[in-house]
Amino acid sequence: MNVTCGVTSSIKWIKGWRLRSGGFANLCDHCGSAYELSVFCDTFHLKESGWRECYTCNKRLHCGCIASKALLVLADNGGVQCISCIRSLELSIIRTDEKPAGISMMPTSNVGELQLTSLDYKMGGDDIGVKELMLSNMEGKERNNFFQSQRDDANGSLGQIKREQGLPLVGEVGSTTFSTFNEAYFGSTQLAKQNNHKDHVGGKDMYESLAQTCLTMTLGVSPGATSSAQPHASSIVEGREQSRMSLQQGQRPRPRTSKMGLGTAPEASKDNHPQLRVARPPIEGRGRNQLLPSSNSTIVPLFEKVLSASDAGRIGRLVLPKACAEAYFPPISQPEGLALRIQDVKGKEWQFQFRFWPNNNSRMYVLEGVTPCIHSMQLQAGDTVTFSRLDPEGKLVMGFRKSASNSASLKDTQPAVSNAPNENFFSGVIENLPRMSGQSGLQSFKGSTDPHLNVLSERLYSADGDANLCKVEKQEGRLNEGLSLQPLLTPEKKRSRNIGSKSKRLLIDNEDALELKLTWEEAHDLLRPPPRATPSIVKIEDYDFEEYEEAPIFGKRTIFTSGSSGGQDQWAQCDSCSKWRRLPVDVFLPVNWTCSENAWDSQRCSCSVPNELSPMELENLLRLNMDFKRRKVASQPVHDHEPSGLDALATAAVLGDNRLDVGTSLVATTTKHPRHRPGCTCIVCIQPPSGKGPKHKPTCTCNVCMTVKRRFKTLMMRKKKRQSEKEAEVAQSKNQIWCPKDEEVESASQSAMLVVESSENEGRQVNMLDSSDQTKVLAEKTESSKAHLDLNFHPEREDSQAVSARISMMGLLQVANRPLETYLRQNGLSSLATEQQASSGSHAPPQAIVEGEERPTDDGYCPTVPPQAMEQENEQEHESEHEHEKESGGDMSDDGLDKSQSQNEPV
DNA sequence: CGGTTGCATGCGTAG
DNA sequence: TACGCATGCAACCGG
Repeated sequence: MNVTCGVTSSIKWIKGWRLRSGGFANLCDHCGSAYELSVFCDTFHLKESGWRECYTCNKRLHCGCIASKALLVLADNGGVQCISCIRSLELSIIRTDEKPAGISMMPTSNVGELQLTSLDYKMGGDDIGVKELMLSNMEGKERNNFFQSQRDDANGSLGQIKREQGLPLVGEVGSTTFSTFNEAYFGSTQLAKQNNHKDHVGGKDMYESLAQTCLTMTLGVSPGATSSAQPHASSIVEGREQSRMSLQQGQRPRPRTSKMGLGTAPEASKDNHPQLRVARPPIEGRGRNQLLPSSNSTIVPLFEKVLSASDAGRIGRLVLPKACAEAYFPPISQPEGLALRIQDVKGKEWQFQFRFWPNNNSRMYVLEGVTPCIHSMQLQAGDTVTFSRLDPEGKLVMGFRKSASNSASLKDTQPAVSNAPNENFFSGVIENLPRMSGQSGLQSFKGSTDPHLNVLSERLYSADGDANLCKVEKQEGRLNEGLSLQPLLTPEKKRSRNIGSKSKRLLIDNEDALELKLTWEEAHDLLRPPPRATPSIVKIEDYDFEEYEEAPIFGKRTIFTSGSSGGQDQWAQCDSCSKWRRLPVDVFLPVNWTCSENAWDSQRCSCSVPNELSPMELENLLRLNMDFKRRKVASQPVHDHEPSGLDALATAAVLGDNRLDVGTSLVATTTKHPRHRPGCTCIVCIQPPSGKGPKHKPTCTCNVCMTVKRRFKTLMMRKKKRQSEKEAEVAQSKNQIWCPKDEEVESASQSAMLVVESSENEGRQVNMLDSSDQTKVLAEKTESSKAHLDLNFHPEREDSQAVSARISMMGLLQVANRPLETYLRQNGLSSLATEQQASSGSHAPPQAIVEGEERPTDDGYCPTVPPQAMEQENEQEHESEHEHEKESGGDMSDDGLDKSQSQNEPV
């Protein structure tokens, strides 16, 4: 019994959902980042198995400059430019604006669009510099408008849709958020419609309170300005004053509010000086919006708190960072506070009392009644609880993260495969988002004050901690392209001082990151097409693609297996009795599922019925599944630079929902429209926005479809040509001693085998190639890249892009076929090869092919990029290419899932 | 008497 | 020096 990817449909199941409501919901198969393609990006990147191409990690796109992937920005014209190019362009635009107006007011949305989208979703930490520059040109209301715009933008396609429609910007988000807030409900917005009012009194209060707060605090902003927007906005302003800090709680933003006089009632202060008690979004709390895969919602990481002994104690009081409490929780004027409903990662809603104690002249905010929740999560002192908000619902979500030690012990005690993968999902998602958004990470270990993490950190960095600074400085050198990063760097240095301090803030080290990555993978596995959603089948050439109009939803994680007979099964674990039940492969299960709902096996529709599998078989199943996933994950490079969750969050927060990076990357971004301008004729722009244009039918002859078809046709022709060449070669080789003449096939084979082997030998595969091999591989990949189907390419850069070797459907198909193909060829020639080997030691390619059959091929395409490699600064372009190629391996790694699909299914 | 609640104290950090 | 936060501790409450 082999564990499979579960894709059995003859129609490729596309893990991409086209949202009529606006854009796409998707997870990047490359890096796992959740990303959203706004309505403007109503295009799809056809790859072997569907449309997906993460703008975040698509390293292949580059403008020719020496730029790491983190510095790439989708350009207006549909191509990609490096950040320096974009920046210079933006700055010139900004500076030529003699009379700056709020961005939202700008007559041409281009500018705003340019600034917002690029800055918000593509740039790294250095864009804070750009932002500041922009801010410096704006005053008061304009800034607010800017922030409003920004927030609007951050809200995803919604804002963009409205902007595009020419509706007033200011207040839109507020009204939108307001209207949806009360309908808050965890999960899909559909579900949000249920019990909304009665179940979310707290949320309602919160929102209203927030709204009030914002009304009083915002300067010149329309009353409709959303509460959620304002804190962020203000935080950005303050972010200028407050150097960027770690996003951990405790890295206090030092609001420096006006000191409240003794005897001054907080309420009075608030009333008289709203800003005194106004939500001050701690810069650390604001993470970029993240798309919640289950719906069109986005997860907005707010803040997190490392549990102190007191917090985790029996008292049941969780001390909240003041700034966070004031920023993200409803303002409270009475010490009694109010009840807050917060949903945990399991979906259970908890009600806490959010209140404060007068403390000196300040307040001390606490959440009371957290003991049950803490216990439910099995949290201890040192663990971290995270608070996030689901937008647009506005629902508060509480996640958690175990400390390294706790998680380690947890791992030891938990089954390899949990039947409740969603248990950690949100925590995983929330924590992963920032991490994944960052590829390089000068923050990975820096600032970690967690004893456990520091140990590792100290191992990896010089004992004196200079490594951090050096790294930062290096970053500075690379990024300081006309913009001072000092504001960013200083905090880094400061943060390093936190190490060893009393702070218990945690950062995620690589180990955690890997673990979280697994969690993310699990999360990915949970995605299912909406049960009642009928996909429209888009047939392009001979390939069928499912197009969904609704966001994916969470389904119960199941395990797919393929028996020796070829039949496939799906196994699901009962949430009640934990028994595993066999189900048809095409069955979709809700997150919570029990035996009683097993309508497919009348004999096992009760928890009382024993497991169908013997303990041994079950163990084997779980083990295989775990192995399967591990291999899949392992095949993805884990960049040691990836900012740890907290740091990344911090960065994201500091940079205003948008940037993370510091030149580093960043991360998990909710990709926005790549700033195409009116008149742009790129494939992105010519396609009507989601939900607005006619649906593409197989017979559709619109430009987009025609372009797609044309390109696809070209690809298919190339594929056929190659196939015929291969066939010819195989035929020839059967008649002759194998001595490949076709360099391409040769290299392809090597490449495939290399990849396969690399997955088997994680971490050392790259080194296994000698330079010539690498050259071949590169050449091969480049070759296949020429056939890629890229719907977002820059027409003028087609050539360069082709060279940039983007993964193509063709390439994927080819590569996917290679292991088996090579295997067969090898087998067919084994005797010959043996003979030849005996005499000349020949080409017999290294083993490993067999592995290709059993293991998901995706493993094979992800040569792990050594951390060192990722740290290369000032890499030359050709080096970049190498990186890109390596990345391409990574890119393909996930597609391996699809490749395995293609091996399992007739497509 | 044990648990809860509210406040006070002291330490660490940032300005 | 101001501030935030962890925690101590006394007052209060209820069984």
